[in-house]
Amino acid sequence: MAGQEDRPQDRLTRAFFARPVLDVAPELLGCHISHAGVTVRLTEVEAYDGSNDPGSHAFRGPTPRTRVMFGEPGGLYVYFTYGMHWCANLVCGSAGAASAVLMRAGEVVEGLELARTRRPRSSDRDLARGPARLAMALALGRDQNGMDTCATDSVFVVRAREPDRSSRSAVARVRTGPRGGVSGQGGEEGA
DNA sequence: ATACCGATTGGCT
DNA sequence: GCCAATCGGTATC
Repeated sequence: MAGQEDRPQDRLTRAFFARPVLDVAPELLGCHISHAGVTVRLTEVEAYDGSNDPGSHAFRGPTPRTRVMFGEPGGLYVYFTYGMHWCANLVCGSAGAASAVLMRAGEVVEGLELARTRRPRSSDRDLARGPARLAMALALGRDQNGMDTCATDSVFVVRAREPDRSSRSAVARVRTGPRGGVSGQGGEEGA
């Protein structure tokens, strides 16, 4: 099999992200994202379908804040909310689609001590449990908005291990739901 | 220029 | 379970 020979590990490429967000999101479960000395294994993600999704920041068209979402897939969209929290998304679909996957939760698999430093009052279990917590553990904030996870060594996502066919692995339990009502919060994909 | 509100979290009842 | 914290973005006047 002639595969790529020199992949850092199994880093997700732009082509991976450049597909419909509803296809990409489930595949992100179990993947590892690394930044600033900490690696997190994604256990819960949520897809936002750009201009088609009333719940998306991109629903009403591009703005200064959402410009990254309208950019290249593989980009990192980090936004500030509630006056104190940062949350991070991976941009998906073709450029201009403005779809993205919010990283809702994960487990720290590397850089535990560093992560503890960043979230001193948290139990190990909750270090990256929640979108703002995950961003904090990974030190993702204003300065990381717009970074290209496919092109820089600072931030990158590594493919999940081949799912175990025999036993139910983390990737097996995927809850998918199209967003029901405009006000509802459906559209979750988690493990 | 001003007003409303949010893709949340942590602490308290 | 409920609620305050805290401020940038977006819409509106």
